[in-house]
Amino acid sequence: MRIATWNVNGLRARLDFIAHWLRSREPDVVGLQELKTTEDEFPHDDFRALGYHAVVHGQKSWNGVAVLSRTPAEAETRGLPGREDDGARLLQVRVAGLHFASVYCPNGKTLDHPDYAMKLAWFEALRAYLAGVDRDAAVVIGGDFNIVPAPLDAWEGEDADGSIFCTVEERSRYRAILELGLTDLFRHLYPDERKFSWWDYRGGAFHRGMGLRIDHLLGTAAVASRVRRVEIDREYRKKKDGNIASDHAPVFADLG
DNA sequence: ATGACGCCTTCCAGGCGA
Repeated sequence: MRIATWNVNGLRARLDFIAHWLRSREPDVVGLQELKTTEDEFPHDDFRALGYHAVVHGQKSWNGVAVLSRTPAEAETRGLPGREDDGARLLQVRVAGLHFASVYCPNGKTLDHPDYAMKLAWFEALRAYLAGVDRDAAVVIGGDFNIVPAPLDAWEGEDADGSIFCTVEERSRYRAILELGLTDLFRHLYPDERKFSWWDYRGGAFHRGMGLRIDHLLGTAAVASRVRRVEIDREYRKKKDGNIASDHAPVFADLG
């Protein structure tokens, strides 16, 4: 079974590109983020034609998360409890024997911006929510965390320490989530690999290797024990058939 | 120091992303 996460940066503008990826990689379950669309505007028919069901927690213009799946999924949670006003950023479904959540964590903007305090509080609420999931079950949290776990995950390495995405406050909150019994599937399989999932559109950042690893697939032990391969799909950070890519690459994992 | 690119929006300059 292939599971994935992808911040698509605008679902309607990315539809042809997403279809290309689905046909090529054939994932079974996909968490999408940054739909920038409402559920009413979500192109369910296009995904059905591609062989996917979709559960959507959308919002006009900003945020928005969804889960695509080959087999029908049942919504379990829409919105992070207590933090619904911070945007449509969490959707958990029951699908293919998994509890699968798609999360779009707040960006924070800058350390002195009100959104940074909101980001920290949001992560504390995410930890409280995840503390309630059954850690003996097969649980996957996939999404854009907007946190660089360690210097290895930033193109600037330790020079990025203390800047947004790389502060002690952010990293300690991310770590607190892992300490609930969740494993970063990519880092679990590849302890020393330096691969990124996001590159700025500007200044040729992608081709200059100036990226960050901020999109993560986390799994409980029941999932981590099954993982055979994790790919950060940088082929799909490139233009495809003239269509523009998201600034995030898809991340997928194969479970045995 | 700034802007760079691309998406969004009561349609177009400005907000936002990371």
